[in-house]
Amino acid sequence: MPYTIHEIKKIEQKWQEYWRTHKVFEASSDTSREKYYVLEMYPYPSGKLHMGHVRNYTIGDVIARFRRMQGCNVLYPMGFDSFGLPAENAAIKNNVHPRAWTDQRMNDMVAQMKTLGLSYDWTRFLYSHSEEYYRWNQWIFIQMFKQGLVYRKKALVNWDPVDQTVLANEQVIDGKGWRSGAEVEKREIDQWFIKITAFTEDLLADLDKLENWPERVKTMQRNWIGKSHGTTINFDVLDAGGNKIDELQTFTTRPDTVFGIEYVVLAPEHPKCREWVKGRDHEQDVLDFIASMDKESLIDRMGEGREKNGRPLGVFARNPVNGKVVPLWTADYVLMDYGTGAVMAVPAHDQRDYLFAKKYNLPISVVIRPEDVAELKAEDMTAAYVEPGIMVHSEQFDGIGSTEAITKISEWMEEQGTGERTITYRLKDWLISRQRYWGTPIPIYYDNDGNPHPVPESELPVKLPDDIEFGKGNPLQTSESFRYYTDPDTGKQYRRETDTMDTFFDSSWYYIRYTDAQNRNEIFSKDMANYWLPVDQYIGGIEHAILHLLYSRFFTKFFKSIGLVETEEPFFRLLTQGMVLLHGEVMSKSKGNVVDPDDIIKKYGADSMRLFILFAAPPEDQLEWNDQAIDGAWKFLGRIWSLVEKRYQPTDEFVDPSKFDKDDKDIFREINAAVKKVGEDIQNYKFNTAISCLMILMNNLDKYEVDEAKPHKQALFNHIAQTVVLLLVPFAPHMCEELWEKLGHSDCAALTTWPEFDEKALELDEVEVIVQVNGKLRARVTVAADIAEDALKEICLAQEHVKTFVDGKPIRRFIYVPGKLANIVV
RNA sequence: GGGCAAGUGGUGGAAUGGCAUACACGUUGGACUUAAAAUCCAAUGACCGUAAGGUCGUGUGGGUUCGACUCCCACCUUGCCCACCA
Repeated sequence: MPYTIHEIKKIEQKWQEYWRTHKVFEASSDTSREKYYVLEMYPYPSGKLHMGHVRNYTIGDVIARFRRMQGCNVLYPMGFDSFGLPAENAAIKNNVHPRAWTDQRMNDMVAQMKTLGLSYDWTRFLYSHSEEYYRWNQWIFIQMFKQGLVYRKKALVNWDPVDQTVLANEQVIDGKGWRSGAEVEKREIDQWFIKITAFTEDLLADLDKLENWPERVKTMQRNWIGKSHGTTINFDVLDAGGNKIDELQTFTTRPDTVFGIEYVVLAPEHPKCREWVKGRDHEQDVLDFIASMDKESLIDRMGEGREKNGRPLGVFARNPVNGKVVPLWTADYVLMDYGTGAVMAVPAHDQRDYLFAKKYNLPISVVIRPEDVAELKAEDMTAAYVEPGIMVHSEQFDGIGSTEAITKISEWMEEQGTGERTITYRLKDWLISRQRYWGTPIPIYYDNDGNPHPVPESELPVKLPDDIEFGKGNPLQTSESFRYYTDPDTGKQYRRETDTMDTFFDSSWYYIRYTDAQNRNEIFSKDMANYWLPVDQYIGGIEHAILHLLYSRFFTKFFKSIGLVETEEPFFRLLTQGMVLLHGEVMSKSKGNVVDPDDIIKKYGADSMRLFILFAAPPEDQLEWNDQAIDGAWKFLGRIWSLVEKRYQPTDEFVDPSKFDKDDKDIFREINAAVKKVGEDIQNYKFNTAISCLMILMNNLDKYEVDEAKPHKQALFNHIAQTVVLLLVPFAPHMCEELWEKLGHSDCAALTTWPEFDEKALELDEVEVIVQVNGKLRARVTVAADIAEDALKEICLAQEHVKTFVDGKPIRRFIYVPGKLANIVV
């Protein structure tokens, strides 16, 4: 049978069918076995698999197949993150139901996945929009509600005044609604928040325990949490006549600069702005300024280097450390949701304050000088001096270092009662309300006083209704059947919450549902969750490094806190795979540079595509797609195919090392070394070198000659061919099943035990030693592996070529790295 | 601005203190063929040399070391993430 694409297609279908009917990849619930849980981030049903998916899943499949052959009980499931905006947009555009649109795409993608030969346990298939899944979203929400971890708060949304609907950020294009083209407005509405900040310290501290996560992902999470140590300072607020009217707190990480405060500035959204200007001269001016801020999106307003704008409030603050009275301002560069929403401004030592002071002609006073400058003058400065230095004009703190002053001043302020050391985080609570249809309905109803109550758990799921209209405000509000909740006991009707949940909620716990995906009575059984968790190997794109992984970690910690799971962290080991590029650019539909996996499978089959993807680059690196290079993978598989077809002969002989000649020994050592290396490389994600090792072995096996007079050689050949086939199973599973069968086996290669290697067979009698003179290669000698250093030295010095370079000069040193290298220093 | 990652032949990459460029793609030459494809064999960093062989060579400059792609310092370039976070 020749190695043609026609044959390959038949073989791939044959074994996919075999695996399915023999339930080869179904995970066992036998908790006494050693488990291994491999998971890829479940995809959004976008319609078609792209090469990034193929790469992601191929990597996972190699790991799953490897662990299975090592004897582990492997859980390797797949599902879909199937709620979300695109389905709803498509519904509006094409007048189809989001469910129909989504189901169609899911089915198409599952069919594609099956052609890749991925070893998923399809009995655990799940998707977010099934009632059996999202009912547990609602259940979790209610548990959080009971624990006081959800609350309502006003928050700004993008409002399209023509379509009468809330827009997601990505639906706002140049400040206009994506469909109506109308100018988008900001509106404040009540929305649901989850108190992820209740777990901030755990989320931060436990990053240190994640030894098998990439450092950069942990760094990104740390930065996102953004812990900073500083001081909260209390100011009295005075009117123009010097009468105290209120108090204000600011947060700073630079208490060493407090003697340089020249003004205090509030975020425009700060409620005190409106309060304090009421009835004063500047009132209208300030209110207009605040209103202009609302129009601008936060993204437009923020950004380093942007010109800063502000207005004086006409009231003043008294600096508690020196009694100095400074003006209060509001400015666009201050953020309401960080610190206290108010900042003490020190133009001399903060670049933002410096630029602002220059623009509005505010004074600048220096309180820290560089160590090598006797006096730093404000008028000489062209930028703020932000480095550490020596304290000046700071009363009793003059002369000490500014770093030391941070501690000294904050201690002193605490004693005086004028300030307090505080810790501030960048991490904010998670806004989960979406004024959307295609998501999990928030299981809440409101009593006549407007107080929220959770829907009783027995009433779950709160199902998505079908009698909805799109493009007329929040879709769930258009549903007659949904809008009102009827109390099952009293028959009274109440208004339902019509917002749905952020889809990040769905993806924050799906990996636990897989452990017991068909459970209809509870979210999952604790036994199953505790057996399978944590996920041993999680694989996905770096784009999820922050939000998805942080939310998942939060859910796991929440589940632990209510006794549902024992693990503190969901993902033991994380691999972030690199992107697939074509001509140095990310493949995308808009650029028209997409390589369709279906086309590659048609031409080469799944095995060649998988092998190329794994061989072309290490998994974490970017991968440059190359239509030509895939020929190499095809050729390699073809050579193994014909090697087995042409040269495998059943024999009654055994592999007998006592009969080995040098060729036998060499190839036997090589196969043992390959078993060792391929196993190690797979565990270290070095699939490319694992494959190259198999290619080298294959090249040598091709040259290895059997001899009818020495029948043990055929036995050795058979042994090596079998081992190569097994080592290749994770990479090219279909062809290996076929070859395994050709090699006379009736069992399934995918469930065969991974080969073991013989440590003794790796030992060498003779080694080649590199001989250097002054670090430069001059000769190589073959010597006994256990040669003594003195004996080796003599051999080295006797080499003609070495003699020329030593040239009678005295030998200063002789360095011998056993079995590898000798260096003669003259 | 901050953080992280990377920089090696014509190309993807290998080597993480010890033979730089494994393996593969491509290219060139050869075998097979009426021919082509497929397949197989050989060559393939640059320069000098008929050859043996030599010199140079892993972004740039310095350092440590018997020995540096690898470690240290400074810089350049590219990519990614965060970014007016007080």
